[in-house]
Amino acid sequence: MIRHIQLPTFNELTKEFSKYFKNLSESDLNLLFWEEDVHYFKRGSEIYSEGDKTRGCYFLYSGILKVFKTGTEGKAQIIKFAKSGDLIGFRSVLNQERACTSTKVVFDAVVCFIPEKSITKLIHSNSHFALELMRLTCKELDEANKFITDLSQKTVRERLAEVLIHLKNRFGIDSENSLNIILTRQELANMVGTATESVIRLLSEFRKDRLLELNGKKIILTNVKELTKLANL
Amino acid sequence: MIRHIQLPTFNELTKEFSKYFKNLSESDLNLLFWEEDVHYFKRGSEIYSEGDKTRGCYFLYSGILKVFKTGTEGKAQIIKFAKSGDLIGFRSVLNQERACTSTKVVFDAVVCFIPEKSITKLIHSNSHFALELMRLTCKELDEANKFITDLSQKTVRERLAEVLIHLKNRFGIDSENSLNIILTRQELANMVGTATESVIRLLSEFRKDRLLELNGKKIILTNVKELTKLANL
DNA sequence: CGGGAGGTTGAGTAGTATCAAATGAAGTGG
DNA sequence: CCACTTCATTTGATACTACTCAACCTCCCG
Repeated sequence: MIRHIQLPTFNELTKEFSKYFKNLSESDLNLLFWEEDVHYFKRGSEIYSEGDKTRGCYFLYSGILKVFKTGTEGKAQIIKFAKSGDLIGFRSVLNQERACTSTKVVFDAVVCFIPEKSITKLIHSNSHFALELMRLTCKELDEANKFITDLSQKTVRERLAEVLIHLKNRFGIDSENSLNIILTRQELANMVGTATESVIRLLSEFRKDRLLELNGKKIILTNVKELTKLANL
Repeated sequence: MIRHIQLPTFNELTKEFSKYFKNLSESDLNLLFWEEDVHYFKRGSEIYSEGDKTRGCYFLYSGILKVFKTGTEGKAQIIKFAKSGDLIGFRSVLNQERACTSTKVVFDAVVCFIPEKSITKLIHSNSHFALELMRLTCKELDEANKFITDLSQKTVRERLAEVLIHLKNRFGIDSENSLNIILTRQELANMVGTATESVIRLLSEFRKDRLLELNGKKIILTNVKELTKLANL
Protein backbone atom coordinates (compact mmCIF):
# COMPACT_ATOMS: atom_id res chain seq x y z
CA MET A 1 0.00 0.00 0.00
CA ILE A 2 1.48 3.25 -1.09
CA ARG A 3 0.75 6.14 1.21
CA HIS A 4 -0.37 9.21 -0.64
CA ILE A 5 2.02 12.04 0.00
CA GLN A 6 0.54 15.45 0.49
CA LEU A 7 3.08 18.09 -0.44
CA PRO A 8 2.75 21.44 1.30
CA THR A 9 1.06 24.30 -0.52
CA PHE A 10 2.89 27.50 -1.32
CA ASN A 11 1.25 29.09 1.70
CA GLU A 12 2.28 26.38 4.11
CA LEU A 13 5.80 26.46 2.77
CA THR A 14 6.28 30.21 3.06
CA LYS A 15 4.63 30.27 6.45
CA GLU A 16 7.15 27.73 7.74
CA PHE A 17 10.03 29.61 6.15
CA SER A 18 8.89 32.88 7.69
CA LYS A 19 9.02 31.28 11.13
CA TYR A 20 12.80 31.10 10.80
CA PHE A 21 13.55 34.04 8.53
CA LYS A 22 11.62 37.12 9.51
CA ASN A 23 10.80 40.34 7.65
CA LEU A 24 10.50 38.82 4.20
CA SER A 25 8.17 40.51 1.75
CA GLU A 26 5.60 38.77 -0.40
CA SER A 27 7.80 39.27 -3.45
CA ASP A 28 10.85 37.86 -1.62
CA LEU A 29 8.93 34.67 -0.94
CA ASN A 30 7.59 34.52 -4.48
CA LEU A 31 11.15 34.70 -5.68
CA LEU A 32 12.31 31.82 -3.47
CA PHE A 33 9.60 29.20 -3.79
CA TRP A 34 8.18 27.45 -6.81
CA GLU A 35 5.64 24.62 -6.65
CA GLU A 36 7.68 22.46 -8.97
CA ASP A 37 10.75 22.65 -6.73
CA VAL A 38 9.07 20.98 -3.75
CA HIS A 39 9.83 17.29 -3.45
CA TYR A 40 9.24 14.38 -1.15
CA PHE A 41 12.28 12.21 -0.32
CA LYS A 42 12.28 8.83 1.37
CA ARG A 43 14.85 7.63 3.90
CA GLY A 44 18.15 6.94 2.21
CA SER A 45 17.63 9.35 -0.68
CA GLU A 46 20.51 11.59 -1.56
CA ILE A 47 19.86 15.32 -1.77
CA TYR A 48 23.31 16.20 -3.02
CA SER A 49 26.79 14.76 -2.88
CA GLU A 50 30.28 16.07 -2.10
CA GLY A 51 31.82 17.52 -5.24
CA ASP A 52 28.50 18.21 -6.98
CA LYS A 53 28.22 21.43 -8.88
CA THR A 54 26.11 23.86 -6.87
CA ARG A 55 22.86 24.91 -8.50
CA GLY A 56 21.16 26.28 -5.44
CA CYS A 57 20.30 25.46 -1.86
CA TYR A 58 17.57 23.57 -0.05
CA PHE A 59 14.92 24.45 2.49
CA LEU A 60 13.89 21.55 4.68
CA TYR A 61 10.15 21.76 5.28
CA SER A 62 9.88 18.52 7.25
CA GLY A 63 11.85 15.37 8.04
CA ILE A 64 15.47 14.91 9.03
CA LEU A 65 18.64 14.97 6.95
CA LYS A 66 22.22 14.06 7.75
CA VAL A 67 25.00 16.27 6.43
CA PHE A 68 28.33 14.48 6.22
CA LYS A 69 31.81 14.46 4.78
CA THR A 70 33.52 11.39 3.39
CA GLY A 71 37.05 10.68 4.64
CA THR A 72 39.94 9.26 2.66
CA GLU A 73 38.96 5.65 3.41
CA GLY A 74 35.40 6.30 2.31
CA LYS A 75 34.11 6.49 5.87
CA ALA A 76 31.46 9.09 6.61
CA GLN A 77 31.69 11.73 9.31
CA ILE A 78 28.34 13.27 10.11
CA ILE A 79 28.68 17.03 10.55
CA LYS A 80 25.13 17.73 11.62
CA PHE A 81 21.53 16.66 11.43
CA ALA A 82 19.14 19.08 9.77
CA LYS A 83 15.49 19.39 10.66
CA SER A 84 12.41 21.37 9.71
CA GLY A 85 13.29 25.02 9.14
CA ASP A 86 16.92 24.48 8.23
CA LEU A 87 18.45 25.94 5.10
CA ILE A 88 21.03 23.59 3.62
CA GLY A 89 23.85 24.09 1.18
CA PHE A 90 23.88 27.87 0.87
CA ARG A 91 27.57 28.07 1.77
CA SER A 92 28.67 26.51 -1.48
CA VAL A 93 26.39 28.94 -3.30
CA LEU A 94 27.99 31.89 -1.56
CA ASN A 95 31.53 30.73 -2.16
CA GLN A 96 30.76 29.61 -5.70
CA GLU A 97 32.27 26.27 -4.92
CA ARG A 98 31.30 22.68 -5.40
CA ALA A 99 29.49 21.04 -2.51
CA CYS A 100 31.91 20.18 0.29
CA THR A 101 29.49 17.85 2.08
CA SER A 102 26.90 15.24 1.13
CA THR A 103 23.33 15.14 2.39
CA LYS A 104 21.03 12.15 2.78
CA VAL A 105 17.58 11.64 4.22
CA VAL A 106 17.36 10.08 7.67
CA PHE A 107 13.62 10.57 8.15
CA ASP A 108 11.26 11.04 5.19
CA ALA A 109 11.52 14.66 4.18
CA VAL A 110 9.88 17.41 2.18
CA VAL A 111 12.57 19.56 0.67
CA CYS A 112 12.28 22.68 -1.45
CA PHE A 113 15.03 23.52 -3.88
CA ILE A 114 15.90 27.22 -4.11
CA PRO A 115 17.81 28.21 -7.26
CA GLU A 116 21.16 29.92 -6.91
CA LYS A 117 19.94 33.13 -8.52
CA SER A 118 17.02 33.53 -6.16
CA ILE A 119 18.98 33.09 -2.96
CA THR A 120 21.85 35.27 -4.16
CA LYS A 121 19.44 38.01 -5.15
CA LEU A 122 17.75 37.89 -1.78
CA ILE A 123 21.04 38.04 0.09
CA HIS A 124 22.09 41.12 -1.85
CA SER A 125 18.77 42.90 -1.60
CA ASN A 126 17.79 42.09 1.96
CA SER A 127 20.49 42.84 4.51
CA HIS A 128 18.37 41.49 7.37
CA PHE A 129 18.25 38.13 5.65
CA ALA A 130 21.96 38.24 4.90
CA LEU A 131 22.76 38.98 8.52
CA GLU A 132 20.52 36.20 9.71
CA LEU A 133 22.34 33.73 7.45
CA MET A 134 25.60 35.06 8.78
CA ARG A 135 24.50 34.54 12.38
CA LEU A 136 23.49 30.98 11.59
CA THR A 137 26.85 30.32 9.99
CA CYS A 138 28.70 31.80 12.95
CA LYS A 139 26.70 29.67 15.32
CA GLU A 140 27.51 26.60 13.30
CA LEU A 141 31.17 27.51 13.35
CA ASP A 142 31.13 27.82 17.12
CA GLU A 143 29.58 24.39 17.37
CA ALA A 144 32.15 22.99 14.97
CA ASN A 145 34.96 24.42 17.10
CA LYS A 146 33.44 22.89 20.19
CA PHE A 147 33.18 19.58 18.40
CA ILE A 148 36.84 19.79 17.42
CA THR A 149 37.81 20.30 21.03
CA ASP A 150 35.66 17.38 22.15
CA LEU A 151 37.03 15.06 19.49
CA SER A 152 40.58 15.73 20.53
CA GLN A 153 40.07 15.69 24.28
CA LYS A 154 37.16 13.47 25.21
CA THR A 155 36.90 9.69 25.20
CA VAL A 156 34.51 7.89 22.89
CA ARG A 157 32.41 7.10 25.94
CA GLU A 158 32.02 10.79 26.80
CA ARG A 159 31.34 11.73 23.20
CA LEU A 160 28.62 9.11 22.79
CA ALA A 161 26.91 10.40 25.93
CA GLU A 162 27.23 13.92 24.61
CA VAL A 163 25.76 13.03 21.22
CA LEU A 164 22.76 11.40 22.90
CA ILE A 165 22.15 14.52 24.99
CA HIS A 166 22.58 16.65 21.89
CA LEU A 167 20.04 14.57 19.97
CA LYS A 168 17.61 14.86 22.85
CA ASN A 169 17.96 18.65 22.90
CA ARG A 170 17.63 18.95 19.14
CA PHE A 171 14.90 16.43 18.36
CA GLY A 172 13.28 15.88 21.74
CA ILE A 173 11.91 12.74 23.36
CA ASP A 174 8.40 11.32 23.29
CA SER A 175 6.17 10.51 26.26
CA GLU A 176 8.18 7.35 26.94
CA ASN A 177 11.53 9.20 26.94
CA SER A 178 12.40 7.69 23.60
CA LEU A 179 14.57 9.81 21.29
CA ASN A 180 12.59 11.38 18.44
CA ILE A 181 15.23 10.37 15.94
CA ILE A 182 15.93 6.85 14.78
CA LEU A 183 19.47 6.10 13.65
CA THR A 184 21.40 2.98 12.79
CA ARG A 185 24.34 2.11 15.01
CA GLN A 186 26.57 3.00 12.12
CA GLU A 187 25.06 6.47 11.84
CA LEU A 188 25.58 7.00 15.55
CA ALA A 189 29.18 5.88 15.12
CA ASN A 190 29.64 8.25 12.18
CA MET A 191 28.39 11.09 14.34
CA VAL A 192 30.49 10.24 17.40
CA GLY A 193 33.54 9.53 15.29
CA THR A 194 34.17 5.92 16.25
CA ALA A 195 33.63 2.33 15.09
CA THR A 196 30.15 0.80 14.94
CA GLU A 197 31.17 -1.94 17.36
CA SER A 198 32.28 0.62 19.93
CA VAL A 199 28.90 2.32 19.85
CA ILE A 200 27.18 -1.04 20.34
CA ARG A 201 29.40 -1.98 23.28
CA LEU A 202 29.07 1.40 24.95
CA LEU A 203 25.29 1.57 24.52
CA SER A 204 25.13 -1.85 26.10
CA GLU A 205 27.26 -0.64 29.02
CA PHE A 206 25.06 2.44 29.42
CA ARG A 207 22.09 0.10 29.61
CA LYS A 208 23.77 -2.00 32.29
CA ASP A 209 24.51 1.20 34.22
CA ARG A 210 20.81 2.10 33.96
CA LEU A 211 21.47 5.28 31.99
CA LEU A 212 19.16 4.26 29.16
CA GLU A 213 17.13 1.41 27.71
CA LEU A 214 17.33 -0.08 24.25
CA ASN A 215 14.48 -1.37 22.17
CA GLY A 216 15.63 -2.13 18.67
CA LYS A 217 16.75 1.18 17.21
CA LYS A 218 14.81 3.10 19.84
CA ILE A 219 16.92 4.66 22.56
CA ILE A 220 15.06 5.47 25.75
CA LEU A 221 16.80 7.99 27.97
CA THR A 222 15.89 7.04 31.50
CA ASN A 223 18.59 8.95 33.32
CA VAL A 224 19.47 12.14 31.50
CA LYS A 225 21.09 13.60 34.58
CA GLU A 226 23.71 10.87 34.91
CA LEU A 227 24.21 10.79 31.16
CA THR A 228 24.92 14.52 31.19
CA LYS A 229 27.40 14.05 33.99
CA LEU A 230 29.11 11.32 32.00
CA ALA A 231 29.27 13.56 28.94
CA ASN A 232 31.36 16.03 30.93
CA LEU A 233 29.42 19.06 29.75
CA MET B 1 68.35 47.02 25.53
CA ILE B 2 64.76 47.71 24.73
CA ARG B 3 63.96 47.73 21.08
CA HIS B 4 61.94 50.72 20.05
CA ILE B 5 58.66 49.61 18.58
CA GLN B 6 57.41 51.54 15.60
CA LEU B 7 53.64 51.27 15.40
CA PRO B 8 52.10 51.60 11.93
CA THR B 9 50.61 54.91 10.89
CA PHE B 10 46.95 55.28 10.01
CA ASN B 11 47.89 55.11 6.35
CA GLU B 12 49.89 51.91 6.67
CA LEU B 13 47.11 50.33 8.69
CA THR B 14 44.32 51.17 6.28
CA LYS B 15 46.44 50.20 3.31
CA GLU B 16 46.98 46.74 4.80
CA PHE B 17 43.30 46.41 5.65
CA SER B 18 42.28 47.40 2.13
CA LYS B 19 44.39 44.59 0.74
CA TYR B 20 42.01 42.11 2.30
CA PHE B 21 38.75 44.04 2.31
CA LYS B 22 38.14 45.87 -0.95
CA ASN B 23 35.87 48.73 -1.90
CA LEU B 24 35.99 50.58 1.40
CA SER B 25 35.54 54.33 1.34
CA GLU B 26 37.70 56.87 3.14
CA SER B 27 34.96 57.40 5.69
CA ASP B 28 34.55 53.65 6.24
CA LEU B 29 38.23 53.42 7.14
CA ASN B 30 38.04 56.50 9.34
CA LEU B 31 35.24 54.85 11.19
CA LEU B 32 37.19 51.64 11.80
CA PHE B 33 40.65 52.78 12.82
CA TRP B 34 41.81 55.05 15.63
CA GLU B 35 45.44 55.69 16.48
CA GLU B 36 44.89 54.95 20.13
CA ASP B 37 43.50 51.49 19.40
CA VAL B 38 46.71 50.21 17.80
CA HIS B 39 48.87 48.17 20.15
CA TYR B 40 52.00 46.11 20.17
CA PHE B 41 51.80 42.72 21.90
CA LYS B 42 54.68 40.44 22.83
CA ARG B 43 54.68 36.65 22.60
CA GLY B 44 52.47 35.16 25.27
CA SER B 45 50.21 38.21 25.65
CA GLU B 46 46.52 37.54 25.77
CA ILE B 47 44.30 39.47 23.37
CA TYR B 48 41.05 38.17 24.80
CA SER B 49 39.84 35.15 26.70
CA GLU B 50 36.95 32.70 26.45
CA GLY B 51 33.93 34.12 28.25
CA ASP B 52 35.04 37.75 28.00
CA LYS B 53 32.37 40.27 27.24
CA THR B 54 32.71 41.34 23.62
CA ARG B 55 33.55 45.00 23.08
CA GLY B 56 34.70 44.75 19.50
CA CYS B 57 36.97 42.81 17.22
CA TYR B 58 40.63 42.90 16.25
CA PHE B 59 42.56 43.46 13.05
CA LEU B 60 45.94 41.77 12.99
CA TYR B 61 48.41 44.08 11.23
CA SER B 62 51.46 41.89 11.79
CA GLY B 63 52.60 38.90 13.84
CA ILE B 64 50.92 35.59 14.57
CA LEU B 65 48.15 34.72 17.02
CA LYS B 66 46.73 31.40 18.15
CA VAL B 67 42.98 31.09 18.59
CA PHE B 68 42.00 28.27 20.92
CA LYS B 69 39.30 26.75 23.07
CA THR B 70 39.87 25.36 26.52
CA GLY B 71 38.48 21.88 27.21
CA THR B 72 36.96 20.61 30.43
CA GLU B 73 40.32 19.54 31.86
CA GLY B 74 41.83 22.93 31.08
CA LYS B 75 43.67 21.66 28.04
CA ALA B 76 43.82 23.96 25.04
CA GLN B 77 42.73 23.03 21.53
CA ILE B 78 44.08 25.39 18.93
CA ILE B 79 41.41 26.21 16.37
CA LYS B 80 43.56 28.25 14.04
CA PHE B 81 46.56 30.50 13.70
CA ALA B 82 45.89 34.05 12.57
CA LYS B 83 48.33 36.14 10.59
CA SER B 84 48.64 39.56 9.06
CA GLY B 85 45.37 40.64 7.44
CA ASP B 86 43.09 38.49 9.58
CA LEU B 87 40.09 39.90 11.36
CA ILE B 88 39.58 38.21 14.71
CA GLY B 89 36.61 37.94 17.03
CA PHE B 90 33.88 39.46 14.89
CA ARG B 91 31.65 36.43 15.29
CA SER B 92 30.97 37.13 18.92
CA VAL B 93 30.17 40.73 17.99
CA LEU B 94 27.66 39.56 15.40
CA ASN B 95 25.99 37.08 17.66
CA GLN B 96 26.12 39.44 20.64
CA GLU B 97 27.70 36.71 22.67
CA ARG B 98 30.65 36.42 24.96
CA ALA B 99 33.90 35.27 23.37
CA CYS B 100 33.82 31.53 22.68
CA THR B 101 37.58 31.27 22.12
CA SER B 102 40.74 32.72 23.59
CA THR B 103 43.52 34.38 21.64
CA LYS B 104 47.20 34.66 22.50
CA VAL B 105 50.26 35.98 20.71
CA VAL B 106 52.60 33.41 19.17
CA PHE B 107 54.82 35.90 17.35
CA ASP B 108 55.06 39.53 18.41
CA ALA B 109 52.07 41.28 16.92
CA VAL B 110 50.58 44.64 16.10
CA VAL B 111 46.86 44.50 16.67
CA CYS B 112 44.21 47.12 16.12
CA PHE B 113 41.06 47.05 18.18
CA ILE B 114 37.87 47.89 16.30
CA PRO B 115 34.94 48.90 18.51
CA GLU B 116 31.70 46.96 18.25
CA LYS B 117 29.73 49.96 17.00
CA SER B 118 32.11 50.65 14.13
CA ILE B 119 32.19 47.12 12.78
CA THR B 120 28.44 46.66 13.18
CA LYS B 121 27.76 49.92 11.38
CA LEU B 122 30.03 48.95 8.53
CA ILE B 123 28.41 45.55 8.15
CA HIS B 124 24.98 47.13 7.94
CA SER B 125 25.96 49.92 5.58
CA ASN B 126 28.30 48.07 3.24
CA SER B 127 26.87 44.87 1.82
CA HIS B 128 30.10 44.06 -0.02
CA PHE B 129 31.95 44.03 3.25
CA ALA B 130 29.22 41.96 4.91
CA LEU B 131 29.37 39.41 2.12
CA GLU B 132 33.13 39.23 2.31
CA LEU B 133 32.93 38.49 6.05
CA MET B 134 30.34 35.88 5.32
CA ARG B 135 32.55 34.21 2.73
CA LEU B 136 35.42 34.13 5.19
CA THR B 137 33.19 32.58 7.82
CA CYS B 138 31.92 29.97 5.38
CA LYS B 139 35.45 29.08 4.40
CA GLU B 140 36.42 28.71 8.02
CA LEU B 141 33.42 26.47 8.59
CA ASP B 142 34.45 24.25 5.70
CA GLU B 143 37.91 23.95 7.17
CA ALA B 144 36.47 23.16 10.58
CA ASN B 145 34.35 20.40 9.08
CA LYS B 146 37.37 18.96 7.35
CA PHE B 147 39.27 19.09 10.62
CA ILE B 148 36.45 17.24 12.37
CA THR B 149 36.61 14.48 9.79
CA ASP B 150 40.38 14.23 10.15
CA LEU B 151 40.25 14.13 13.93
CA SER B 152 37.82 11.26 13.92
CA GLN B 153 39.38 9.24 11.12
CA LYS B 154 43.10 9.88 10.94
CA THR B 155 45.87 8.73 13.24
CA VAL B 156 47.94 11.19 15.27
CA ARG B 157 50.83 10.46 12.92
CA GLU B 158 48.83 11.49 9.86
CA ARG B 159 47.44 14.55 11.59
CA LEU B 160 50.87 15.77 12.67
CA ALA B 161 52.12 15.44 9.09
CA GLU B 162 49.03 17.29 7.91
CA VAL B 163 49.51 20.12 10.40
CA LEU B 164 53.12 20.58 9.29
CA ILE B 165 52.04 20.79 5.65
CA HIS B 166 49.30 23.19 6.62
CA LEU B 167 51.74 25.43 8.49
CA LYS B 168 54.05 25.40 5.50
CA ASN B 169 51.22 26.48 3.18
CA ARG B 170 50.02 29.17 5.54
CA PHE B 171 53.26 30.67 6.81
CA GLY B 172 55.77 29.45 4.26
CA ILE B 173 59.36 28.29 4.66
CA ASP B 174 62.60 30.25 4.50
CA SER B 175 65.57 29.66 2.21
CA GLU B 176 66.66 26.72 4.37
CA ASN B 177 63.22 25.04 4.25
CA SER B 178 62.61 26.02 7.85
CA LEU B 179 59.00 26.70 8.82
CA ASN B 180 58.27 30.42 9.22
CA ILE B 181 56.45 29.82 12.46
CA ILE B 182 58.04 28.80 15.73
CA LEU B 183 55.90 26.78 18.10
CA THR B 184 56.53 24.87 21.29
CA ARG B 185 55.97 21.12 21.21
CA GLN B 186 52.98 21.70 23.40
CA GLU B 187 51.47 24.16 20.94
CA LEU B 188 51.96 21.67 18.16
CA ALA B 189 50.27 19.03 20.31
CA ASN B 190 47.38 21.41 21.04
CA MET B 191 46.93 21.92 17.33
CA VAL B 192 47.13 18.24 16.37
CA GLY B 193 44.98 17.21 19.30
CA THR B 194 47.37 14.88 21.09
CA ALA B 195 49.85 14.70 23.99
CA THR B 196 53.10 16.68 23.95
CA GLU B 197 55.13 13.49 24.28
CA SER B 198 53.47 11.99 21.24
CA VAL B 199 54.45 15.00 19.14
CA ILE B 200 58.04 14.69 20.34
CA ARG B 201 58.23 11.00 19.57
CA LEU B 202 56.64 11.36 16.14
CA LEU B 203 58.83 14.31 15.14
CA SER B 204 61.79 12.22 16.14
CA GLU B 205 60.55 9.36 13.99
CA PHE B 206 59.96 11.70 11.05
CA ARG B 207 63.58 12.81 11.45
CA LYS B 208 64.80 9.22 11.42
CA ASP B 209 62.75 8.64 8.27
CA ARG B 210 64.43 11.70 6.70
CA LEU B 211 61.17 13.62 6.31
CA LEU B 212 62.45 16.61 8.23
CA GLU B 213 65.25 17.94 10.42
CA LEU B 214 65.03 19.43 13.88
CA ASN B 215 67.08 22.29 15.27
CA GLY B 216 65.71 23.44 18.59
CA LYS B 217 62.23 24.72 17.86
CA LYS B 218 63.01 25.08 14.18
CA ILE B 219 61.46 22.46 11.94
CA ILE B 220 63.13 22.03 8.56
CA LEU B 221 60.98 20.33 5.96
CA THR B 222 63.39 18.41 3.78
CA ASN B 223 60.90 16.07 2.14
CA VAL B 224 57.54 17.73 1.70
CA LYS B 225 56.46 15.19 -0.90
CA GLU B 226 56.75 12.20 1.42
CA LEU B 227 55.27 14.17 4.29
CA THR B 228 52.25 14.99 2.15
CA LYS B 229 51.87 11.35 1.24
CA LEU B 230 52.01 10.44 4.91
CA ALA B 231 49.37 13.04 5.72
CA ASN B 232 46.95 11.21 3.43
CA LEU B 233 45.73 14.36 1.74
C1' DC C 1 12.11 -19.27 2.57
C1' DG C 2 16.37 -17.23 1.18
C1' DG C 3 19.20 -13.31 1.15
C1' DG C 4 20.95 -9.13 2.73
C1' DA C 5 21.58 -5.57 5.87
C1' DG C 6 22.07 -4.38 10.40
C1' DG C 7 23.28 -5.84 15.07
C1' DT C 8 25.98 -8.30 18.63
C1' DT C 9 29.82 -10.58 20.88
C1' DG C 10 34.63 -12.17 21.54
C1' DA C 11 39.61 -12.19 21.00
C1' DG C 12 43.68 -10.00 19.84
C1' DT C 13 46.34 -5.90 19.22
C1' DA C 14 48.08 -1.35 17.49
C1' DG C 15 48.32 3.18 18.74
C1' DT C 16 48.39 6.62 22.25
C1' DA C 17 48.06 8.38 26.75
C1' DT C 18 49.95 8.66 31.18
C1' DC C 19 53.40 8.84 34.64
C1' DA C 20 58.06 9.44 36.19
C1' DA C 21 62.58 11.04 35.81
C1' DA C 22 66.55 13.10 33.60
C1' DT C 23 68.40 16.56 30.80
C1' DG C 24 68.62 20.99 28.56
C1' DA C 25 67.54 25.88 27.84
C1' DA C 26 66.17 30.37 29.27
C1' DG C 27 65.49 33.88 32.42
C1' DT C 28 66.04 36.24 37.22
C1' DG C 29 68.24 38.48 40.78
C1' DG C 30 72.05 39.03 43.78
C1' DC D 1 78.77 36.42 35.91
C1' DC D 2 77.13 32.71 38.53
C1' DA D 3 73.72 30.27 41.30
C1' DC D 4 68.99 29.43 41.27
C1' DT D 5 64.52 28.79 39.55
C1' DT D 6 61.51 27.64 36.21
C1' DC D 7 59.96 25.90 32.11
C1' DA D 8 60.48 22.99 27.88
C1' DT D 9 62.15 18.87 25.95
C1' DT D 10 63.32 14.20 25.81
C1' DT D 11 63.31 9.27 26.88
C1' DG D 12 61.65 5.05 29.08
C1' DA D 13 58.24 2.05 31.05
C1' DT D 14 53.59 0.84 31.51
C1' DA D 15 48.54 0.90 31.09
C1' DC D 16 44.59 1.09 28.54
C1' DT D 17 41.38 2.81 25.12
C1' DA D 18 39.33 1.74 21.14
C1' DC D 19 40.06 -0.49 16.51
C1' DT D 20 40.12 -4.56 13.66
C1' DC D 21 38.79 -8.98 12.25
C1' DA D 22 35.85 -12.80 12.41
C1' DA D 23 31.94 -15.28 13.52
C1' DC D 24 27.27 -15.50 14.47
C1' DC D 25 22.68 -13.79 15.27
C1' DT D 26 18.27 -11.29 14.06
C1' DC D 27 15.12 -9.06 11.62
C1' DC D 28 12.79 -7.73 7.61
C1' DC D 29 11.58 -7.76 2.80
C1' DG D 30 10.52 -9.66 -1.38
